[in-house]
Amino acid sequence: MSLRLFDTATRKQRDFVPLRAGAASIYVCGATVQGPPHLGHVRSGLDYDLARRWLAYTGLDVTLVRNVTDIDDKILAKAAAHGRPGWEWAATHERAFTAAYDALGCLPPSIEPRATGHVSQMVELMGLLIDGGHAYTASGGVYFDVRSLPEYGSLSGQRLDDVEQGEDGGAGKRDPRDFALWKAARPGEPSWPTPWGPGRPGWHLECSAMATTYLGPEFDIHGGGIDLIFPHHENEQAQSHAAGAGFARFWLHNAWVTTGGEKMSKSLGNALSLDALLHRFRGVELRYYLVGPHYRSTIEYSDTAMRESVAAYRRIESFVHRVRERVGTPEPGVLCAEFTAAMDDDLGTPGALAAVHGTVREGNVALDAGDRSAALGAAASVRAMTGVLGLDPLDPRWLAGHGADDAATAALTALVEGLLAQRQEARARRDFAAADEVRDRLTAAGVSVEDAADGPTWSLKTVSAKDGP
RNA sequence: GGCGGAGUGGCCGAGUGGUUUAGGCAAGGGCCUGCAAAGCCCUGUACGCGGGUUCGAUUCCCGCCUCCGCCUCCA
Repeated sequence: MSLRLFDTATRKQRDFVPLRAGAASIYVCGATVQGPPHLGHVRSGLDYDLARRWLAYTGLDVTLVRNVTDIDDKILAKAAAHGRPGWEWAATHERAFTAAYDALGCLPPSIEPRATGHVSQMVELMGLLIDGGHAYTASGGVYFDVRSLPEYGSLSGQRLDDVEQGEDGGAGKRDPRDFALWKAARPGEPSWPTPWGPGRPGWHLECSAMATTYLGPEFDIHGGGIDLIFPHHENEQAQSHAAGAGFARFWLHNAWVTTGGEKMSKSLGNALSLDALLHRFRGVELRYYLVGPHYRSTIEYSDTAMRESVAAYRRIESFVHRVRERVGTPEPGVLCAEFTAAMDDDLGTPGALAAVHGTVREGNVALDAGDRSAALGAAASVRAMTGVLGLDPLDPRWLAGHGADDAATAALTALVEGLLAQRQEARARRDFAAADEVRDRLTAAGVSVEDAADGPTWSLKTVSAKDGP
């Protein structure tokens, strides 16, 4: 039993065998930092974070490269429209993306190379392509000659003759579908010198140069959103293969988050700003929502579904917290076989989550039966499984509101527990009206109380619980 | 025009040629509780339409309808 991944290039699942024993290398197309991140952007980061975590769990030393495209027509245009320098615009939004990935619990990549920092490698790659007869200069730019590479189109399944048209610009292109490796310098825009004239990099060239710089000419996995298959990934592969690099052995593509049946995009004005969502839901709840469906399934965002995810996650979370309070803190234990099998099947997070819920149920049964060791074992397993998914309720990053230890929190905790003690006294003398009044007030204040056999426990209803549509 | 994805029970969302259920949420009934909450148990007889193959198809084949994505920047 081992990991199988769906490879876009071959359109089927294949056994994942790493290029180098004991290690795995992943390159993911990160964002063009032209604006603030939305839920769809973060889904992409999250899906490869999941792949990375699972590969690491199976014992591989994973190198994850996620680039930042910080030089691009749109960045320059938007910066200019706001009267700001392009580099400042890019840096500002790069920070926003970093914060967004972090808020959803994505581990930092091994490295986040910026396009502007890798121009020398791009120039070197262009030199190879020109020398090899795969690229040529025209109108101050450098273009890739798609006709020079018979395999062009193989990744996306396109036949060159059926491709509608290529990108604009570049008088003197040999074929309209030839794409720019390098764009001629324009007044007022940043440029770098090259043997073929000053200018700036084309989008596709950047990724080829950065991927091979950090992962070598051949590496295990290249990922990105499905929209990147053509032309971006097709072009990346073409450049790299033409330059003699083996490049990616697996191509993974994540599906969209849509709203109103349409892909999110700024031009449609339907993008779900991550910042706004984080005011309504905890990061871990958003993460659960995104982990629920398979990474190759489109997610049609709805508040209803989002709230269902919140409820589902709380079921897991409350089980783990109950065990911690009544039995003791569980340390991450073993994964159940169903979970492992699901993850090995092309990162089948829906099945993995089903395994988690099954274990939660078993643990709840054990807890009800007073079987402390079975409950602890189930919680340990749940921690291990949710840990792989980045959803461990006891991970310090998700623990806020569940026993943080600063002085203010300690004082509030003492306050709540004092009120609960009063309520217990009232219950002891069977003054249920007084007891219920205390509970009602706590409930109104956002504190939910549960009576267990060995005494009451309480927890905070955090922001999303009280948030309406 | 070319390439690709999708239509599953009230909702989200997996999956498979057939005795038996994905999982969650919501709903109804029950247990537990002083009452709740949480938890546990039970219930609901779903697979876009029309053909075909088959002993048997939601699951394979053909056709059709609808929706979506890519072919220009895009996670």
